[in-house]
Amino acid sequence: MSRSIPLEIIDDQEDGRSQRRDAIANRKLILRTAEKLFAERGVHEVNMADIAQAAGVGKGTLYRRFTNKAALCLALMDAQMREFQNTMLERMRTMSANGVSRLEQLMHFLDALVHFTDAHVPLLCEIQREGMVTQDETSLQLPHFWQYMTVNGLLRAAREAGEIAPDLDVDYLADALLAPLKADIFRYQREVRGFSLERISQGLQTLVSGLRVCV
Amino acid sequence: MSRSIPLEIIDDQEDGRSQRRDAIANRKLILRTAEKLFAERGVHEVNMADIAQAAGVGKGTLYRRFTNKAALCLALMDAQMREFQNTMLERMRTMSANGVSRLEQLMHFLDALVHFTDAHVPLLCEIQREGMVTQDETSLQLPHFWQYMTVNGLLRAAREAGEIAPDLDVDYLADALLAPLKADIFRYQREVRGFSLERISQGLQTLVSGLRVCV
DNA sequence: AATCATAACGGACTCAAGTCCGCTTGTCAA
DNA sequence: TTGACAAGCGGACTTGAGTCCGTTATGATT
Repeated sequence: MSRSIPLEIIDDQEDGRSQRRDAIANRKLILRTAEKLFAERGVHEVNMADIAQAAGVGKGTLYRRFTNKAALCLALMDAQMREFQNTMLERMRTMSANGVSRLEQLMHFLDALVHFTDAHVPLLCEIQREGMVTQDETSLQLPHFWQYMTVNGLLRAAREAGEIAPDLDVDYLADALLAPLKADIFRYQREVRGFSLERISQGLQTLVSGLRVCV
Repeated sequence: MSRSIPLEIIDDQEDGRSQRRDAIANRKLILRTAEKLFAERGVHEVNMADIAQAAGVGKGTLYRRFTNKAALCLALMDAQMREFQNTMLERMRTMSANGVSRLEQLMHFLDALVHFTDAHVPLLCEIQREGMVTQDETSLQLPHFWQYMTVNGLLRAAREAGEIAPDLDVDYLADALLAPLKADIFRYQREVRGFSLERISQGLQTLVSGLRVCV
């Protein structure tokens, strides 16, 4: 697999060193506190003032550590996010080695992403709240960017391998396939429409299958 | 065309009669004022207080006429929305009469929707701001609901006509095909990715084509 | 025309996100 | 050890959405 995905999620300021001890301590304290409150009352029901107070810290401090609620939520998912990425990269490497087609890899990726999204809807909703265009905070885009690059890369590879027609608009299709996985749409499908994970995954597979060259 | 789409967008309180003169007058006044301010400064840059003040009306009045900014924006699009719906229904009737396939009708509908969406992105962003689940205000869902029913209906008809495989999950696919047309995603594709309307439309056609039964 | 129930009005108020800025403290170099 | 200063801290403040409620206007009834 020649395609390289050089993206790492860069957390707020994670130089490691050059951070003052109290800053690092507060960061962890805030994360732990937020995690606890979110678990108790739900992400949406907890506001920033609550978190600051529960952590015994000023609002200014809270906002110095995390630009906004979205950034805080992203930081809370960081570990699992990295793990997901690494697992996926690993699996795709294995699949490639075993001659699994690119489209099948894509389907596998989307299926995994469906489960990952489901497991983190509340946080993801908060992270994506402000929409994609307004969001200046570049790091908030990174998760989506990584997903996009992955799907895009797999489609490109599929195209080169002749699995899909050579004139397909890979750049657009990657976006379109990921659109139903945006947190609020996904949540709507789950909660209002009552779709199961399998059903959603299956539906996405259908769309991917449709790209396959008709033999 | 046997499928019926009984939905009409019900505006805030549009019984017509049984509305006090001052209420009606204020409603129009507010709409005109908002339209003007939005045109001058952009939807996002104008806040509710601005509108109330410019209209020479209290905030309470503003909120009595329109539940929130989203409802106000929806009301501003109402006429064009209805026109779009009617035009579409009309065209689809014509196409059906001329033996145009359901999938082709669907493609036509999506193409038109792409242009419609593009023409109204700022208002649509505001309308869809709160996400789909939180949104209690049922009427705000109506536009999306109508679009969903249309796509869903066309897919069903296509399935019955044997244009697509009989086991496809029409309910899910309708949602998935509309997902990239949600205002914020659409706006991202247009403004950040720089996709042209033709390109987006083309991409959606590709996805629809993929559903077609391989002969 | 006067009465009155009811809807409409206005603006002060609440609530949450995010900013500002004067004070404090950890770090590093002398 | 000390002292300067960048970084961190806290909480008052700003901003905008949306609510509440006492006052006022409308129009149906008599």
